[in-house]
Formats: sequence, structure tokens, C-alpha cells
Amino acid sequence: MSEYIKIIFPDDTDREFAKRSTPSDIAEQISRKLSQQAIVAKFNDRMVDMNRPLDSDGRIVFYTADDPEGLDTYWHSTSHVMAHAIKKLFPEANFGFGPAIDHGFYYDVEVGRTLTPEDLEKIEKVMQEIIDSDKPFKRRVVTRDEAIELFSERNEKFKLEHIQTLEGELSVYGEGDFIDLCSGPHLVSTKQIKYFKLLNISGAYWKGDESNPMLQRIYGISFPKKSQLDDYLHKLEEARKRDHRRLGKELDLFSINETVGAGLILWHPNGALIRKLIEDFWKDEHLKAGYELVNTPHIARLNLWEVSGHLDFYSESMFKPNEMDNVQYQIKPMNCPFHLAIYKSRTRSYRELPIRWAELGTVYRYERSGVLHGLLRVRGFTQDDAHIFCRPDQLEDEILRCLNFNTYILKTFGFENYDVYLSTRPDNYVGTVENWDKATEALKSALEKLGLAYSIDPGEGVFYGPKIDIKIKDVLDRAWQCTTIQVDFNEPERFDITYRGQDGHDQRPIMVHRALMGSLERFFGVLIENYGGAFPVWLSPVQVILLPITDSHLEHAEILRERLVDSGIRVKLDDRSEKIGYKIRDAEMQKIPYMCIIGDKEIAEATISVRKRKEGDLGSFNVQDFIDRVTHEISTKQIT
RNA sequence: GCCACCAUAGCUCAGCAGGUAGAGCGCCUCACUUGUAAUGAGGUGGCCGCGGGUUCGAUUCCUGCUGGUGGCUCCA
Repeated sequence: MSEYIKIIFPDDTDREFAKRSTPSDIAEQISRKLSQQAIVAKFNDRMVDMNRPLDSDGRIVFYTADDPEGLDTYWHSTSHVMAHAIKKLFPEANFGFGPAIDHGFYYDVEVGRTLTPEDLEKIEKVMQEIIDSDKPFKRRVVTRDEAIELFSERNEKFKLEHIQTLEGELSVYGEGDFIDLCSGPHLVSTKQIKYFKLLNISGAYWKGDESNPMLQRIYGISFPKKSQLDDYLHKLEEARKRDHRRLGKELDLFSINETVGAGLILWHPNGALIRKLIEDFWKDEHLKAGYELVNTPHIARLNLWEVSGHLDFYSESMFKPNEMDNVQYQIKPMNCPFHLAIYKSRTRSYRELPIRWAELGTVYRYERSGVLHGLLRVRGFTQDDAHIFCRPDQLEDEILRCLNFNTYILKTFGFENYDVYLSTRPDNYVGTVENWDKATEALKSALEKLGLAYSIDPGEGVFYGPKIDIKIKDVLDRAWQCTTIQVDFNEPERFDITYRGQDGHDQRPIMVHRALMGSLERFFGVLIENYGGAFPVWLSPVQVILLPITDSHLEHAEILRERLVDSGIRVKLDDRSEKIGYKIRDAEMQKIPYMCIIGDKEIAEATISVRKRKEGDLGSFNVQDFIDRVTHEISTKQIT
């Protein structure tokens, strides 16, 4: 047996090290910086602790706190320290799962009573003591029996339950007198955790199952540098400032009224104007893109939903039907059955396909009370819906068109980064495997032709067909689910829609459901957060506000106002007897893009002083030049 | 729906160990006539979310409901 092992580095160079060298040893011999910064390593595609002795040749990659892998370990170790602290304060505590997540970590725990924010402070204090005591994280491989004995002693009922479901090698990690079932990897010592904060407490079902007991979930975050923690907390604060519910109030865009009902949106004039602009744009572009617009009722006989199959699958999410003249009527949760009914209104020829019908269709769905959230999750909303009926040979091309069209529409609102998901056949499905495979291939092929990177959500398709979901990324890099493109084998079947083929026989068309913005409510919410309420000029309810210095300039300002109105600009005149600083502050807070100051100087020179929202004074403008500038920004839908 | 928390003026929030309430902003009036993010003074404004209970007395304590917040579950 060799005394040495050969380690290959990411740049394909290799070096020999003494057998049972640890990643720490290896990093130390490469560079001091690396040994200080590396948190965890990957050895032959397995994540390993920095102090894990290596016995064989292999490839190694080091990760620091700048890598997702490094942070993942950092956060996971912090969650162990948190659990340790909780155990010290609540010896009876029972632990569920405690993983690292996208931003930070959590641990699910049962402690016998409700935790309060004061408890979090106490836990933080004990965590700091554990960190300061510089306890090494120790890994130990255990047999199943040992593990069961270990956690029986500790009365860890959830861990014991979890052990039953685990296969293969079991390991535990301990630091100090705390021990936890865990596959790792971990930091070398608690001391490596520098800056952390516990953020909030909430409920979470054990193993995410509604029928299981609810544990208390504590969320937290940690970083090696104070600046990182500060940045993170600052970002949370930024997100809070952009909260569409807050801005909706401040900018008088929309409201939700208890008496009207939860999850039902009242669009105020400012919001309704923005909605009109979005709708106009949407309709115009759809007509240009080869869609036709249709309109359908808000309710229909219950029978329609029996035919569509929604009653079987989704009645829990539907409002209860209404009975009139012995007929049951259902408020619509979807638009598609109506479009199918239009399709069926006469025979269709293969020459007509593809048929693309679009509708801003308002639907109502019963969402459970706990999930409602501002504009983002509501009970009544308007889908920017369309249904495409096409021949099988047209499917891929139609998907391609949808994707391209979607990119164009979203780009207009400033969204250019996406996460794309392809959801494949679930266990519970209708149609033939062959059709599913063909449709999935068509979706895949379209994505690949466009060079769109996507990930596959296996088995996450809807029961009636595979789908593409697109999450748009906003300026804070948060992802929002909006676009969905779904192939449907079910409804054409259920409604028995056909087209007369070239051969004279009736064929079954394929149906594609698609929504680009998702719903106007949700999209509006995302827009508000993305722009932080500072809408681009083309979407701003008020585009220009005129601010006369004193009352004596009012008359001139009124003439200017009319001139701007005639140019198609949405303009307001602040005619209050206030100081100019006050009027500017007010306009800034209303996030009006342009402020025009009018005083003696401007009247004498026939100019206006222009101030741009957030940027400040732009100087003196010839009135026509200013009008040209603004109308150009509007017509080109400029983003900033 | 579940766990926890919350609900006081249009908004943000204070207060009450149980004796029917207060600030700032807003709004209105007046004065000021103002030059790039808050002029001053005065005034207006509240069934303390809704119902029930305990109590001599409830905005305050208990309870049900409604609505909201953070998550969980769900999201055709």
C-alpha cells in the first residue's frame, strides 16, 4: 500500500500528499489564503469536512464562503449551533429537520411552549457562548442500532422516526455535548461562525405533512464577515420598502377591504390607469402576434365544469355554485371551457389551425385563507389567458412562438432574466404516454432552439399535460412565477373538439394554455416591487407635475399644463400655496418622473426648469424639447 | 386550513396593572408668496375590527368570529 495519495485539482494539475491528509492539510500546502478561507471541500464528487482524512486518490475542489456550497455548509453548521443552544435552554426540546436553505437556515423544533422574540435573543446569546468556546465539529459513522440507541437516550422522537427512513451509512455530528443525526459536511469548529442573526419564528408541519404535528421553525442567517450580514439585513430592509402592499397604500394604487372580502382587489384610479396601459399594450401586441381576442361570461352552468373535468379535480378550489330557476351556475375558476365552447360553435378545418384566442379573463378561485398575500395571491384575478388549438405537427412551432412572444412582452417591462422549468409527466395523468413524450419533446426542443437554459421538474406537470413555467427575476434578483405554457390532452378529448383533416377525416387538435403575466393582479404586484413604485414614464399615472414657485406663476403654469395635455402627456399642476421645497418633496414621494419648476426666470425665458425623480435638477429646457423628450420616452416605453 | 403573532384617527404608532384615549404626518382654515426633498399658527378627525362573557364598569382580561402578518400545506 502506498503511503501517498494523488490529489487532482480543478485545473487538472496533481500532487501527492501523505495518506490520511485532510483537505485542510492539502489547502495549507497550496496557499495560506486558501487554507484560511476554505470552508468545505468536494472530494470525488462528495462533499467532505475539511478535517476528514482522505485515503484514496481523487479530485478535490475547495469552497469558501463566497461559493454557494461553502455558504451552505456555513449555514448548516450554524443551524446545529442554534439547535445546541435551544437544547441548553430547553432540555426537553425535540428536533425535526434543520437544513441550510437558499438564504440562511432553519431548524424545526418542539419545545413544549410557544417561542417568543425574547427567546430568540436568549438563544442568540447561548449560541454566541457556544461559538466562543471553539468546539470542534466531530463526525462519527454509526450503525443503525447505535443511532437508535443514541437518539432513544436523548428522547429524540423525530430523529428516531427519520432514522427508519434512512438507508446506507449513518453519521452523527457533535460539537461539545450536543449531537445530531447528520450527513454533513460541517465546519471544523464553531468558532468559524462569526456573524449571525435569528430572524423569525413560524410553524411548520413535521416532514411538511399537514396530518403531522406542527413544529416551530426558527429561521436564521450567518456570515463570516460583518459586512455580509449587514448587506443581507439591508437587503431585507430594501425589500420591505418595496413591499407592494406598502407602496400600494402610499401611492394610492389599490386596496383590499375587509367588508368587500379577503383576496379581492379594489383598483384605485392610479392602479386602474396602470392596468389600462398594460391591458392596451397586451391586446395590441396579441393582435399583432396573430391572436384573436375573445370575451366570455363570468359564470356558466355547472354542467360546463362537469364536462371540463374541473368539478372532479378542483371543486375544492371553486366557489360554491348558485341556483337560479333550478339551474346551477358556477362562477368561473378558468377561462378555457368557454374557449372550447367557441371552438365547438362550428366545424373547423385543418386550414384554420392554429387558432389563437386570447382573453383577459377574470376568474375566481377559493384560496385557503392562510395563503392570501396582497396582490400576489388572491381569490379574484384576471388572467392574461390564451388558448392555442393546433395540429400535432404545429405544436413545437407554437411553443416557440409563445416563448418568443413572452420574452418580448416581459422585456418591455424590464424583465430579462428568467428561471425556466420544464415539468414532466406526473404519476397521475391522462392521455397516452406516447402523446406525453411527444409533447414533452416539443417543449424541450423549443427551449433548446431558443438556447434557453432550463431545469426539469420531474413529475411536476399538470395531470393533463407537460408545461413550461418561467419565473422572472426582479432587480433584487428575486424570482416570481408568472409565465406558464401548458400542453393539454385532456380537454380537447372531454369536449370532443375536432377539425376536418386534409384527408376528410376528423382529427383531434392539441390545446395549449398559456398565460404570460400570469394574472394582472400578480403581475402588477411584481411590477410595483420591481420598480419600487417608481414606474417608468409610460406607466406612471402622473408623468409630469408642474410646480409654480408662487401663485403669481399659476396662470402661466396653466397654459403650459394645457400644452402638455395636448401632447398626450399625463400632467398635474400643484397649485397649492406652498414652498417649492415642499412641493418637490411631495412629488418625489409620489414618485412622479418629471417635475417642472416655473418661476419668473422661466416665464421670462420661455423655458422650464426640469427635475427628474431621484436624480434631481436637469437644468433649463425649451418647452418643446422637453415635450419631445417625454413623448419619446413614452412611445418607446423606456424603462428608466 | 394549520402554528404563532397582530388589529387604537386616512397613515405610522404611543397609551390603558380595568375608570370610554394621545403624538407625528395627512386633511381643513388662516397667515406667509416662497427657487430644487417638510413655513408657521389654529382646527378637524376615533363604537380602540365585530359579537359574546367576566366585572359596578372592558379599548384593556377571557372567548368566538372577521381581517392582516410570518411561515407550513396548497396553488388547475
